[in-house]
Amino acid sequence: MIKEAFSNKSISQLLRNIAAAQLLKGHNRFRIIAYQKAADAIESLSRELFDIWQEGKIQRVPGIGPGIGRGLSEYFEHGESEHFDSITEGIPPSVFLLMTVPGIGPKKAFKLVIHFKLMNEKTVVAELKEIAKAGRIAELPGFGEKSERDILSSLTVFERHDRQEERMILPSAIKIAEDITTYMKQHPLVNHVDVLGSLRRKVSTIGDIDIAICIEKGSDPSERVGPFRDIIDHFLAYPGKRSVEAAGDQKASILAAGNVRIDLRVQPIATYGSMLQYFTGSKAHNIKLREHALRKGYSLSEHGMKSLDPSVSPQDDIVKFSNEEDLYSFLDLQTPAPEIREGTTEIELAKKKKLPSLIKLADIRGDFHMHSDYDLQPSHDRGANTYQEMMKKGQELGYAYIGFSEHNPKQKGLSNEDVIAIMKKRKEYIDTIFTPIASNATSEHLPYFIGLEVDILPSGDIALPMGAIDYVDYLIVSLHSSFGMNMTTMTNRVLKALSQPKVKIFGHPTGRLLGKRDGVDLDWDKIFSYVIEHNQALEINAGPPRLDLPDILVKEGKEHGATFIVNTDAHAIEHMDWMQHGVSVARRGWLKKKDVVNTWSLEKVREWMIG
DNA sequence: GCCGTTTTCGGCCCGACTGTTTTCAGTCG
Repeated sequence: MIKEAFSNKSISQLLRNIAAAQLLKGHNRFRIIAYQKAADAIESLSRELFDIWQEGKIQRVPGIGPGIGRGLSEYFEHGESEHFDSITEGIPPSVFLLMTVPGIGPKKAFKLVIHFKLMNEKTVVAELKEIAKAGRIAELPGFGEKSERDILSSLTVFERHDRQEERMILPSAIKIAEDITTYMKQHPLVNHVDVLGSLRRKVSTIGDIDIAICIEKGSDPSERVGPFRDIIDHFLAYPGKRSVEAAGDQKASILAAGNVRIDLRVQPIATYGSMLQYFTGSKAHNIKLREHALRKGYSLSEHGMKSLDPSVSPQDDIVKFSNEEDLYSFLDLQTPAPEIREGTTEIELAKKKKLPSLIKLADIRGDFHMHSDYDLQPSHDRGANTYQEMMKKGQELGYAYIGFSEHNPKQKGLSNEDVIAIMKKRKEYIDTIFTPIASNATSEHLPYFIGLEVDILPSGDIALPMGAIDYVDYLIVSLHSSFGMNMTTMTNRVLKALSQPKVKIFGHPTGRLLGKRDGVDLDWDKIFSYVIEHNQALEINAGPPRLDLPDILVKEGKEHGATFIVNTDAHAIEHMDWMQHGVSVARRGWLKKKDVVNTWSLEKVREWMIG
């Protein structure tokens, strides 16, 4: 595990601080932007910058050139950089802390810190609160009473949250978005409502919710104000609203329960394609797209495209797009799926018309990680439904096959012989209620596989006696305990488990629980190489609290050539509907149908399982 | 300080909202 100060998050924060320092010192504006861009790039890297630096490839990261590259090398080598330090020299650290409070940027932070002599970063927030309460901020030039109140409330929220980024898991965000969507549709002027931003890109955790409203009227700017204002007012009257953050004629933001920020924008039909594109983001994607447009001689905004050549069209004449495809094709680009609009290489590939055709939910033909209520004295929680109920649900989902995988029998109180007997009995039971796959393809149930999810013990052994594997077709091995090991030990532990016979799937590989527990430290290069060599699959666990592997590691694994399997880890038949979330992760990892085992034909899956 | 489908020099994404201002700077997404 690399030092915290060298993590991508810390490095990008360092570069942002340097950018702010330059802003305060009046340096060249584009040099400032360069540092911010480098920070953005590092934040969205799929690997640790430190590792990339160790390989001597730091300047291959887009946004990092000779200057910043040299500073970072110095920093990684010595723990500090004279060059960086000389830029931030004279700026109290409390400025950088205060900047992270919403509504306070570098300039306001600097003014406040200098004027009130708030040099201690540990006490700056508390001290400034007292100053605001005493009414002294309003006396500063450039600040007024309203700013003072806003700063006080921002500081209060900031203190409470203790700088913790509050992000929701996908289904919570979907629920909130559905409520507000239903509400907005009640307004007669609303043509349709779209949920955009990170929700549309299917990011695993969601910060805020972005809603776009399309209305029939308003194509002519003169008829805009009335209807737009009506929609905004309707939005501001949303019953779930806690407070209004901002409200103008075209956009507004509110905070709903749990301090969830909801941003809304309104556009007429004629320019709605631009709106969809812009508001879907990501920010990095939009910047790259606009740079591409500039090179083609157009300035792109959420309202349309302006030619930069005055002879081509009059100044205010903009090309409008009612849908996204027209917009991208106007720029001679393929339309990238929202899930991959992260500003990595998608625009480059869209230019060459070489975007991959991503896996779809409809490609999925089975689920190999499901827990029934069958009592094999399991080590963890049993499921809620019978094998028959799960089979029926699989049929309803249109699957071609299915795999059962309860947790292994508990270790305490059972001898190896007991466990083997339990496993034998389970197989006989399943084979009694269903006809074995080999004998009858036209029976009323799906072909099935008998699997088991087995704990990886701290030693790397698996929690199943060898004699028991005669009664399964495949094993999923998963980490359920001792998450705190160092990378080397943990990697060896996992590799040892993967080397056991019949192990085909590495279940929820990082063990993360979104917002609750970070994933384990593994040497992913080694894991990827191992599973590729041994014809095993990395699970993309579609359970919303997990979504594990994370999309970034899926993409990295795919680049290595790994194979994946998307499973729901259902503990009840309703959970089998989670598959869509796993497919979203797969798409964000740029997977095609062929990369995912449970899109394959029954024959191919069978071959994979035996081979 | 970075970067290249016209460029190794001369550009750099774009607009909305807010508060404190008499025309704009700061902040945000």
